[in-house]
Amino acid sequence: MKVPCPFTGPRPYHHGDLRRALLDAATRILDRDGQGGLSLRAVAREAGVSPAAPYHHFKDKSELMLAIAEEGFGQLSDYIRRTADMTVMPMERVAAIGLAYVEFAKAHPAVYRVMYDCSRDSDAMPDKAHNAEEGAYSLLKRAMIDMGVASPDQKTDLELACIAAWCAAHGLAEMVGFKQFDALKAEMGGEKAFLAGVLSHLGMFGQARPRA
Amino acid sequence: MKVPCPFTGPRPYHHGDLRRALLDAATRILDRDGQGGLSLRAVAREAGVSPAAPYHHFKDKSELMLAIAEEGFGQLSDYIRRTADMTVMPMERVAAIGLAYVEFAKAHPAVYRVMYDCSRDSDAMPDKAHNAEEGAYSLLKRAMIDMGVASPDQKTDLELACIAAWCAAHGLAEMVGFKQFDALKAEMGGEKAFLAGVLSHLGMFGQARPRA
DNA sequence: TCACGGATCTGAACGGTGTCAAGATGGGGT
DNA sequence: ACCCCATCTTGACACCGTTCAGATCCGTGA
Repeated sequence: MKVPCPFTGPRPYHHGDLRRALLDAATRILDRDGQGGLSLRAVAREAGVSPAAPYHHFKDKSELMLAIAEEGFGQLSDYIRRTADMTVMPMERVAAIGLAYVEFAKAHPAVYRVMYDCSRDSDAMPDKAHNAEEGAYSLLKRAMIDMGVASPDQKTDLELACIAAWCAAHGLAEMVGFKQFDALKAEMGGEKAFLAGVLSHLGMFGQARPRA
Repeated sequence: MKVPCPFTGPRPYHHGDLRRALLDAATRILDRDGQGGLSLRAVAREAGVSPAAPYHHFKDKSELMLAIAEEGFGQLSDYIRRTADMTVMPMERVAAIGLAYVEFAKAHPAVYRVMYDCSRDSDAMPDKAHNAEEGAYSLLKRAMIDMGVASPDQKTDLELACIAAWCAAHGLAEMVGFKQFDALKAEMGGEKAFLAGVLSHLGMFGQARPRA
């Protein structure tokens, strides 16, 4: 399969890696126009291809979204892993993981929305995405154990604590962009301070401090 | 305007109170088919009226959804108010408010989703819905003050604590239905215990106890 | 080297959706 | 009694997801 050259006139009949191009186009559209602008036809248009072309790479529109979610969970997981690796103290590590989660959602709100929609009916989630999600979750769990929220042999309570952290992070991730908070953010001198302040009231995230 | 009688043959040309009927039809569809089934045409169909009829009562589809959100915030606000009135102890009251919030979202997930979508770009939110939202929020704030999380003169910190509670409740409300948690719920002997357990890890909701 | 099979892409079509303009209908104020 | 205008219908347009028959081209085997 030859690599298509953008200089030799029009795009060749066979694209080369349309699946990749479609995913890129989709995330571009999500970041630019939000979830409302994401239509299969728009993705095809953005990739410069006919409306039916995506069906040779994705069974459905929902399968495209699943693939987007998969990539999103991968990136989120990587970001959380890098963040966790950089932070030694357990308390700060939990807080840093929470902050990283929120930062990702703030940077790509529409992609995060797609990810959430997909993980809601987890039956359809592809294994790779599910594994990425699990990977991030296990990082959180490890940090929580190190922090001493619950001992590993109190399995139920530990699980509850992690779920609580996950829910709180999700809620904050979805609401951090609310315009209702703009005044308070300004008064506090920036979103970082605002985030740290909110997290400081959320149990396990108590050690959150704004970064330099 | 005569009250239409369902026995005198077909529906009269003029409906009587189509706006009301459309809102009822919409919430019925949301509870039955979820957010994906909510189309203007489906709402009109459910109300037994032509596809263009709704445009005489709502400028847009988005305005229909705003009206649904308005009603939803009203109901949620009422429910929280009744719950708060029934609970005297400040700590239990905060926990009860959180539980009520989550219960509402669990009972009408699709409606809650529409409410959230609307309050995200708050510019478009009609005053009535905004007031209902503010009403519920002020009940929370009052309970938090009574609880002693922050004194009323530390305005910023109080606000942060309330926002933290709101975010946590929102996150839990959206995730409580996740299938990923089914095993843990079963192990704990029901969703109530699960909810109480999660809330007990969330700072200000620490006093949450399952109800009788 | 060359023909062929199968993967990939196109074009046209179907039903569904939001939205609008023009016309039909009938209740309430003059 | 009449007419006005809010209400509802019909029909149309563009866009959407999806399917299918046909065009195109790549790798493979003879």
